[in-house]
Amino acid sequence: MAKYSKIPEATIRRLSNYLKCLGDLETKNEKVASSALIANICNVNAAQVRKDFAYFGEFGIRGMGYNVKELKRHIKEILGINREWRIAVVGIGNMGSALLVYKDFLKQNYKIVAAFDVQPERVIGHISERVGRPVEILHVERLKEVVKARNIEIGIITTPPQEAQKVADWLVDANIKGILNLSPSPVRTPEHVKLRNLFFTSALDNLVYYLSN
Amino acid sequence: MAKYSKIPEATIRRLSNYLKCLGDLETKNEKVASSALIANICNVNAAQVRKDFAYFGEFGIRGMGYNVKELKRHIKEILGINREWRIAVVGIGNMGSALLVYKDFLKQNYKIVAAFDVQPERVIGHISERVGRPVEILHVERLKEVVKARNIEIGIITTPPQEAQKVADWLVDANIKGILNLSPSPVRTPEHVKLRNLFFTSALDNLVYYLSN
DNA sequence: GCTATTAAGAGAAAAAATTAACAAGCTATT
DNA sequence: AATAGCTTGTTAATTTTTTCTCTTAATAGC
Repeated sequence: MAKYSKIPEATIRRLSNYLKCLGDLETKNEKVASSALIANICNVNAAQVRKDFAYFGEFGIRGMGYNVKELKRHIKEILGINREWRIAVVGIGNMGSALLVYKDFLKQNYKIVAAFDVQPERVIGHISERVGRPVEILHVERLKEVVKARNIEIGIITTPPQEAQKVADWLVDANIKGILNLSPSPVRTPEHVKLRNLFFTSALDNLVYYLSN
Repeated sequence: MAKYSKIPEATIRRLSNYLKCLGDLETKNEKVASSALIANICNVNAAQVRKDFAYFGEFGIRGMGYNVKELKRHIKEILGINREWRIAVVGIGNMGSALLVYKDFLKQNYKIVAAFDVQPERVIGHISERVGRPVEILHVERLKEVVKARNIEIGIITTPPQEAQKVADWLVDANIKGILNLSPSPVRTPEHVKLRNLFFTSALDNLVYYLSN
């Protein structure tokens, strides 16, 4: 690992993608996969795949390929998702509710251990209607207290846009380590709190650009 | 525009981001913005901002900066969102419901004109409870017919993962032009149907990597 | 056990993207 | 009308990322 000083951001994005594809391969009971196969599934170059892995170690067997299960484990370790990450969701509208019952999180060791809203009582019927309430909805004024008590490291913002920055500030104040903002309004955090904004419209913008050009 | 033969994919991603930030500036009633200001807000280099725009034309005034409104218009035109894009959402669970009432789409000229589910009757109460039903939920067997009748160009998949590929195939069969897959399972489409997979866990994976390293 | 085949890993080369530097152009002021 | 002060657009330099080529290692068949 001392061999490489800096790992491309794009490599990290691809690792996450490889992981998903390997999950699919595992489902299909494939034991080994060559870089060429992975490349094909993920729409990248085979040399790219090998190089991406090479940043972190030697995970393959020459002449054979990569052991799917083992490679998954390695990637999870690289990404840091080989342990549980405790998450709070703030803003339990439709989007927040969707996350609370989102099974895929668990596969990746993400666990939603708290949910907040300005009107907890409003929410209850809404969620439980279809899936049962997976976690109690708390009033957002308890945010700081509960983040600490439950060792929460990541906050997901699913409020309306006009509340997003305020909630981000609260999360920062609660000593959260990272924030994923799913509201359509970009938020800012101080240097020490990692942030990802994920906008649906951006994904559509991108799609539409390539549809138009 | 003949000056540049190929535009970086990253530039397109950033354009979408600039657009969001410009929207914010507009809200704050800022009339002009320098590349340095935009760069600061979007966490990129000022030269990058200017270069990104330069691929497509000269939108600024030397000594002054960029007119916010005008620049927004230009970017929208570049991305192809200066006209209405008609969208179908397939799978009206929590996530699908969230999209149906997602106000931000309209700002970007995205209009959801159809919604499909395997059990339309199951859905009705679920959505209308909080926002009123914005669009009738149809049985998914009517997909092809309705996509054609309503001139739908984009499909968004919000089904459970095990249905995602099947729905993608249906959308392709219905002559859809582009697909945004929000289900956690990657899908594939033929060359001529543009595809974007958007995974929540990938955003978290990325966040967690930088939290861990 | 040897050989042919396959596929990873390493390093070099090529391509692409970002950043820096600067000339050109606009505005305001005197 | 000339000049000073900014900020863009552009070219050049640098850095980063991707791709190619070649070497090495493992496996399977004979």
